[in-house]
Amino acid sequence: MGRHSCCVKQKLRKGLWSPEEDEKLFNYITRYGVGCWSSVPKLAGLQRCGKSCRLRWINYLRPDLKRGMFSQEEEDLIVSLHKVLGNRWAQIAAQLPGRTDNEIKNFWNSCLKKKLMKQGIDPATHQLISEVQLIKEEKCAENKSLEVPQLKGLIPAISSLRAHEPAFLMNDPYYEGGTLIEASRESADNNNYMIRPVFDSLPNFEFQSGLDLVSFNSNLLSNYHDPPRTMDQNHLEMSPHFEFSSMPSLTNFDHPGGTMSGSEFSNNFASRMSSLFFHEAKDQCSTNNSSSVGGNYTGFQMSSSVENAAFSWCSGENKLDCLFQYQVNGTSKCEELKPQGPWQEDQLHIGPVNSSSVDFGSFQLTSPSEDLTPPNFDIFQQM
DNA sequence: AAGCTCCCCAACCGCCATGGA
DNA sequence: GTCCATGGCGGTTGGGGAGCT
Repeated sequence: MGRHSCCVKQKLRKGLWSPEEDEKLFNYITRYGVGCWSSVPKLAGLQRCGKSCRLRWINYLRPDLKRGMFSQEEEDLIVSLHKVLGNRWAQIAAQLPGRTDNEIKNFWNSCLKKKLMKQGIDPATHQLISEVQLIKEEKCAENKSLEVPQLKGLIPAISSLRAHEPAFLMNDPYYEGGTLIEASRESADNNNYMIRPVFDSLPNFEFQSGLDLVSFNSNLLSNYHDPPRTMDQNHLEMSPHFEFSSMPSLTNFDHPGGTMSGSEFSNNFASRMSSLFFHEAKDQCSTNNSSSVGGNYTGFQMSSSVENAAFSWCSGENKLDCLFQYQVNGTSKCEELKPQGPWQEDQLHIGPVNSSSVDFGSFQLTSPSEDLTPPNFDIFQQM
């Protein structure tokens, strides 16, 4: 028992964070970026342990946090993910951009659990409580008869529980091995539930046309709603605009306690970008499944010297492609955007944010045209 | 108004994994 | 291989606001 080793050495503050502390931490991270958390309190002038600073940043100060109530889609997604992942909040949170594991955990414990209970669903097993009761009684009877405990009664229940397991979970080592897992894999395949995460898979994100997590989820969840709800793919409560707070983005990689690695930053960047793509992609998918380039302009402009430049995406062949359209000397051109191998610090930077744009970073073209020296294009969303 | 209870949620705690010395 | 620092995660706690008596 006791405080963390990082807290033992010094008399450190605990409890709620004051606005002054928040300001100090925010200013520090904004200026120097996320590096070595253990050195942050000292360098930021805080009487807190590094862990506490990290938590405060992740759960509260981070600029890309979504605030406010959970939407119905988010709620449904949490329930469906919990069904297959259990209390693995971090993994659930990874599928909900802008939400933290802590937030989801609290939401689950305070609201969703009760909601499910009201509907007669056991929140632990996601089965009807009467069925759970039955299984318990079955177990009791087996124990009473002093036989070696059998799981026969449980296996069909668990199999049905996992029948709708999203395919992307198949890559999870947690799900490897065992006949039960294989059964669920087959079941998932047979039910055409193949889907891949599109949230954090940039730059190699892929998805199956016509399917998204929300619509998939609505199928999965139909048994939770009485009467069963229908989900119209064209009706999405999630905002198509990826929102940031007014807080500035990180601008500097120089860090007194160490520098931020490209991968650290690109992870964050990828999450933000792919989240943006996802929301835009859903809208595009619902109206246009063609793979043509022309009609898929999303409204993202490129700040560069190139004329009439536009950043767009198109779907086709189970892939989501990032395209950069521009004009040089009056001739329209189109390039596929890809990072050149792993993100490098000199490839990726977050630029200053002004009142009219949110900056998402920069790309380089992989196959530059002969008549165009590829600049570093800054991508931003018009506000 | 005061006291009490409930419960939400921010923050803490302990454990574990990982990487470097 | 061992030790240590650090980060990440899930479970838990308790401060404080809301609602009730």
